[in-house]
Amino acid sequence: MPKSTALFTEQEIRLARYAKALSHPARVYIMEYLVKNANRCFYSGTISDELPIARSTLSQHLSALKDAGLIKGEINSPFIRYCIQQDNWDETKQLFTNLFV
Amino acid sequence: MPKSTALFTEQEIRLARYAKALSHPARVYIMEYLVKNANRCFYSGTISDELPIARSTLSQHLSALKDAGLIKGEINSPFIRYCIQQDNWDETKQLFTNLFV
DNA sequence: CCTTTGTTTCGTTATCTTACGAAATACAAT
DNA sequence: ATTGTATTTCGTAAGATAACGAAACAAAGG
Repeated sequence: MPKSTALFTEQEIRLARYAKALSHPARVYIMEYLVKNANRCFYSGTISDELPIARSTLSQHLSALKDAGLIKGEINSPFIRYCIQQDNWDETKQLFTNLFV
Repeated sequence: MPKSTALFTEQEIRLARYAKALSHPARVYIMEYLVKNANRCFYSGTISDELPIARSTLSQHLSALKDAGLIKGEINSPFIRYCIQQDNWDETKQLFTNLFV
């Protein structure tokens, strides 16, 4: 009985990628923070003071969100201003909304 | 400069857990399948034939969804009938909806 | 009781994740 | 030129994840 070689759809892959980006409380916290604040941007240090993790660990989580495309970082040395990546965030909402029917 | 020892909220932790459960295309596929089919139940073999992964790997993914509380399995030997766990699925929707504002 | 069937568990391997402190970077101000 | 500040990258370690095939299991049917 041959098993289907069909791969997953692009949408399933993208949804899984966004879900993975949100699969740690710190990253959920960050996206919450961005959504709640009208400007939808923040500096790493601002959030670091509120989280029970090392700064280097926070940096890793920021990279994960950036790699997934949910945020982008604009250098404004010595600060880095992180902002929501609205197009991908909108896509995330859309993909989840579709899943939820 | 003392760092806050505040932990994450229960909601952040729960949302992250549900997101993690959805962080693989196969698991997204399974939940899609459940949502699309009115009865919201299925047998492991049905879905196995459509996925490009080994049965044992599918079993692992089913365990992950079960551990996260998104599905439950009712033994109906030699079949196992997997069904959506509606209360937790509703909570998942609610938590994501809150995040999306 | 033996076999078949659908499914899980086991054993294994490779890779990814999370975490931390230390060191590096990059600019501003002294 | 040196110092200070904000942040990242590096190095490392522990643990989780995803994948497979082989073996185990549990009930039904012969």
